[in-house]
Parts: sequence; structure tokens; C-alpha cells
Amino acid sequence: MSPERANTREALVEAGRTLFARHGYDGASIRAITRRAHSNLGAVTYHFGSKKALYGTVLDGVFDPLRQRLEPVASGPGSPLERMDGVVRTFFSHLAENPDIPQLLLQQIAAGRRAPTAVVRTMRGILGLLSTIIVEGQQDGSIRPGDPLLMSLSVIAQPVHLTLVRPLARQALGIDLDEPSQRADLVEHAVRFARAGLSATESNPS
Amino acid sequence: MSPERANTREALVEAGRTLFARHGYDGASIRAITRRAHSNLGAVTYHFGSKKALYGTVLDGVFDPLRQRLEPVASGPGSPLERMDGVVRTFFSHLAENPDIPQLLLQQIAAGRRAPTAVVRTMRGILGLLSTIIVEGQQDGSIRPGDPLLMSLSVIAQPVHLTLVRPLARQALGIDLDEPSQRADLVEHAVRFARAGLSATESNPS
DNA sequence: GGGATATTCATACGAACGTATGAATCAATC
DNA sequence: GATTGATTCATACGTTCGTATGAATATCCC
Repeated sequence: MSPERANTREALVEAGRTLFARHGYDGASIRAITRRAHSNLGAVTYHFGSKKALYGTVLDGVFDPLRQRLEPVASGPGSPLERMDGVVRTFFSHLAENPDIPQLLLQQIAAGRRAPTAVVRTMRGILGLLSTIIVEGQQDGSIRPGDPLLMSLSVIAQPVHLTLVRPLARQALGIDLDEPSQRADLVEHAVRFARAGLSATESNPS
Repeated sequence: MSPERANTREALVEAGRTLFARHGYDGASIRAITRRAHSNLGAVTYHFGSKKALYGTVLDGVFDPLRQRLEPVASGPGSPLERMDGVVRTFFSHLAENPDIPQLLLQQIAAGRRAPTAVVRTMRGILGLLSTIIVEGQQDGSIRPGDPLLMSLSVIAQPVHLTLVRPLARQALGIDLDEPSQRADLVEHAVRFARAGLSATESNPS
């Protein structure tokens, strides 16, 4: 018997993660998911009760670790700007190591449906971490004034947007941001851009 | 007779724009589109030949005007940084006046399929405009060194990402970025963030 | 006003969808 | 080794999908 058959439930979650990310909730059929998991059409109904329940399980397993990984970086040692650099780098790394995450997030936004709790929880958590750093930096004078929440959104936009737009950039511009050296340049650029966007410089209009 | 019945083709494009934006290509059924256009199931096949052809027509009519509107702003008078501010503001305005655009772009990226020519053309055009400004600013010393293409992507990320993430922000954070005063703050923030991310010195005129 | 053309409309087809059902098979306990 | 519960599997149901077809109706030109 095949080795992965040992845990059908796990195989379904993994196949679901890949296919939900690739084709969205509606676009990923139970037939395709069970086929990819080397399982049977009835397996999703049996193990999860419904397609939607499988989707929720997939999201829980994918989004929570992201927040957990950013947390120590954000509240660790270093100046606010240094910690912010770390968050951006870690964000990039995590998205690169888990390519399904940005896709799932994208599919979720595109669907326009009410976001599952895992997504909301993660978003609140991450923006909270960043806002805390920014407020701290504003207090010690290293970060310029401004709404911490909006600034956090702009910072997050760097790794998220640049990761999401990758396939389009490849097709429209012919640049492959997955290629390691280009990717390193991309991360360095994003860190610098975010830092420049935040840091308090000599003069600032208020 | 109903007044809109005068031009079925137009009504189909409009209904298609709304529903493709709202539900994606696969999610917007011909039945829903023709129903919304107060037309008949066969109308899409008759006027466009296929669903895909209607989709292409919708994208052409939506993306080309964006580039055309940004062009005079980018190549108009003013310093590079000032023109960049103008581009960001104009981008926000255009997205706000045409709420289907970010949705359509999002659906397109989410689908992961090869992007239609209208999308590719618009993306190339806009990034070309921004890169030109940035190169110019780097030559006159007002914009810091760096890959002009990556910098352009980071600038674009501000209006695009902040517009796309709006519904999620409302649900997860309880902030309504559509509300006029909040929206004005958002635009001002994005302009400042982009400028700070680009500018070589801390010079902040006005 | 009548004949040609353009457009609308009702209907049909095969395919794919999520889910339900019940039999077949496996695993563990006694 | 039989029994029991967990899991797998084949199959069926009703719905919706994109497209095709041909009749019905509207529009236009002479």
C-alpha cells in the first residue's frame, strides 16, 4: 500500500492547500483535491463533513504559523527600525518558503466573501505587532509621525504585493523574481524602501 | 421598451465588467451576466462569440484608460518627485472612480492564467512611465539610487495594495477606508510614504 | 409594404460540480 | 478467528455551467 495512504486526512489538507491556493475556493473541486491526495471522492465529506470545513482547516494551518514566526522578531532586541527590517525580511522568507500563503490570501480577497477567522486573526496580529514597533519608534524619534496603522499597511504592502505580483511581472516584464539573485535584490530593495518610508529624517512636514 | 435595450452589446460589457470584477472569470456565469443586462442567455454568444471574448472586451475598455490618464501626469511639468506624487494621487483617484479596476486586476492575478494583452500592455506602460521619472530623478540627484523597476513596483504597491486590502481592513480592523475623510488621510499617507521611500535627501518642499 | 438582414429568445446537450448513500474493505479487540 | 467500528470506494442525484441550434421577432432598405 502507498506510504502516504497512512493519513488520508493530512493528505487532503495538503492537497487542499495547494489547490485552493492555485484555483481559489470555487475553482478547486473536491474531485481534484481527492484525486491529488490519492484518495476517493467521498473522503472530504467523511473526514471534514464539507468542502468549507476543509477550507477552514487549511487556512488555520497556514496563517497562524506566519504570525507566530513574526512575533519574536517584532518583539525581540534591536531598535525599532532594525526590528522592522527583520519583520520585512522574515515576512519575505516565510512567503518564499510557503508559496501557498500569498496565493491563499489573494484568493480570499478576490472572493470577497467574509474572511475566515484565521485570516482575520493573523491580519490583526501582524498589524498589531508592526504598529507597536512604529509607535515605539515615534516615541524615540527614529520613525516619523503618521498613523501607525496606515504605516504598517504600507510596510506589509512591500512583501505581500511584491510577492503577489511576481507571476504578472514575469509575463509582462520578463523578469523572474524567483531567481535567487534577483530575489535577494528584491528583498534588499523592499527593506530599504520600507525603512526610507518610515524613518524620521531631518525635516518633516506636519 | 426598456431604454437600455437600445444597445445590448454595451449592456453586456457593463454587466460583464461588474460581475467579472465581483466574482472572477469563472465565477461570473453567462447566465448571470445576461440576466443583469436584461438580455437573453444567447446574447453573449451572438455578440461576442464566446465568454472569453467578452472578457477581453471588458478588460480592454477598463485598463487602457488608466494608462492614458497617468501618461500626461507622468510626463507633465514639475520635478520628478512632484510628478511622482501626482501619479500616486491620480492612481488613487482613478481606482476610486472605477472600483472595478482593482477587483479585475486582483481576479486576474488570482486566476493565475496568462494575462490578457490589455493587462500586460497597461502594466508595461505604467511601469515604464514611473521608471522614466525615477531615472530622471536619479540623474538630477533628487531620487536615491536603486533599480528603477523595483522602485516603481514599490510605488505602485501603495495605491494598488491599499485599495485592494480595503474590504479586509474593514472586516479585520473595523476601519472604513472608503469614508471620505479617512480616504483623504490614506492618500496623503501613501504619497508621503512613496516620496520618503524614493527621495535621496530629506528635502520636503511645500 | 415586403423581403432581406439583424437580433432576440426558448430550449437542448454534455460536462462538471457538491453532496448523499450504502456496500466493501480494513484494523483492532476479545 | 469472529465481531465491531473506522475508513474507503463506487455510484447516484439534482444543479449549474458554456455553448449550439433553430424558430420567432425586430429593423432596415427599396
